[in-house]
Amino acid sequence: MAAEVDPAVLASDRALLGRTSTAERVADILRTRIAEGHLPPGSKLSEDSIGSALGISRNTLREAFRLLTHERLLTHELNRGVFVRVLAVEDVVDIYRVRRLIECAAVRNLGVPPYPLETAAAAVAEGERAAEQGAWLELGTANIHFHHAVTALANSPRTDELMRGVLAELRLVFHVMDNPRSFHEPYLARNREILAALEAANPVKAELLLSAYLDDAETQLVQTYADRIAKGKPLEANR
Amino acid sequence: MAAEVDPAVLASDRALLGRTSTAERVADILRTRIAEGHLPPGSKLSEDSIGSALGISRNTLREAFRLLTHERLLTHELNRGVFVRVLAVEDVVDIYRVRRLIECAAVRNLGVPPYPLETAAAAVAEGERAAEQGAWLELGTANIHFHHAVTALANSPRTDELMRGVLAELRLVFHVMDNPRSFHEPYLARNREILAALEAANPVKAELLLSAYLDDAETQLVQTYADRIAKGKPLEANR
DNA sequence: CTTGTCGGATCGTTGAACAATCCCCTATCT
DNA sequence: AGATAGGGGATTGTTCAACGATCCGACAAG
Repeated sequence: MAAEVDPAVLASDRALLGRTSTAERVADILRTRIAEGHLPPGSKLSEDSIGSALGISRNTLREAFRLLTHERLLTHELNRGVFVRVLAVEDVVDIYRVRRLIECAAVRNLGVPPYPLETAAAAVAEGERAAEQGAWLELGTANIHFHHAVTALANSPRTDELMRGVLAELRLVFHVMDNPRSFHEPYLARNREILAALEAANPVKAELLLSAYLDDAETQLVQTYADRIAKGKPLEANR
Repeated sequence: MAAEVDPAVLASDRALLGRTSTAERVADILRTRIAEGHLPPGSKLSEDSIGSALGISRNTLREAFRLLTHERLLTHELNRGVFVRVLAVEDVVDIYRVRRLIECAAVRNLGVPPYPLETAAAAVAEGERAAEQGAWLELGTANIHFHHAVTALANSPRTDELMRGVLAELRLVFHVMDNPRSFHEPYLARNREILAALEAANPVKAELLLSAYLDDAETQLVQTYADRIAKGKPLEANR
């Protein structure tokens, strides 16, 4: 009679799986703060002040900064320090080019239905709840979740990661903008339509809707962002 | 009469443009060594030995390692050190999934001809020269250059960078394989056909050729790599 | 064979130190 | 007024030493 393994032992092992270094945890913290807008684009992250605030040594902090540089959230300028990225208008254009290429290909390449749409549906519902409460930033987050879920239909860790980065960059753009309502509210209904087309197993229609969405969102954002950058707003903070 | 600028002054400015930190230069060196196969998959990069060999301090080296981790060339294992990545078979599958998605979308989305094909053509020519000399590794490099050029037709820095990473990972896979000739030679003619279709402004045909190429290359590589991993070959080195 | 212990190697982090670079402020010149 | 030069302080980039934590290999015992 073989002895049964106590599940409590495995739960303890689970905790070990999540061990991370201090540098990685600090990178997580900074990533979250940037995403939430607490560290606006253009902010300088001084080793001394961030290191003191977090109670870590400068070397550890530098490792964390190196981890974040690749994610395009920070720019590392030799001898000048590390800054939260300020995206150029050309960055916004490229973000939408990539989204169009990848999100549309993910939809086009869908095979035999039914498609796994639970995550996408949850994101639309999340957006509708946020809109009811007038929480426009949360609506923006939900929109981003929806589009990440669409990309995830491609079932590829590498494109998921690219899109995670691209959408994180897009959040930096939104943090610069006033009036989040106008950038997020109109797109909620369109996400609902895209989802409905996918649920109806009509990827051709979904792709058309998605492509039009991305075109319109890009046009709106690029126009407003270009105005915003011309006014020099994001360059004011900490620099 | 305006005074002419001394070109020697600009040459001096050029040197300033290339200023990089030691950590970044070390990351470059390691990236190149890995790509060239000098540090095979599974190799452990010990801080002590690499740091001594390159004459840099451990902290600087750790920063360089952090820069490379995101590129999927290294894996960083807490308290155990840093290793050159050993790809799993599922990685190879995902690499081809991404290539299919992005390379095919880049070709499909080509607009009005003529397309800028100089780089792609140069890569095919490079491959043909290498094949004439029986330089099969160089042929593999040229094939990679061709496919990167195809992706570059999408004109997006972000997809270029993704593909750069994906193709660098693929090189790790090829370093594990014996008989490079069989993995690169058959595909040279196919690159030539894809190029010809593009030159003939027939992206539909090019996409079909490309898709078939990727399917065949994947099937061959996955089959052989799975055998190879089962034999435990990449795990022998330095570990 | 499995398990336990120990010692050495290595990694992760800290802090101090120093040189190099940058930036800001002030003074001077045109 | 605007441009330039110089100086001082702040900050960054790198090195080094130290220490604690963790891992791994060797060896012993059952």
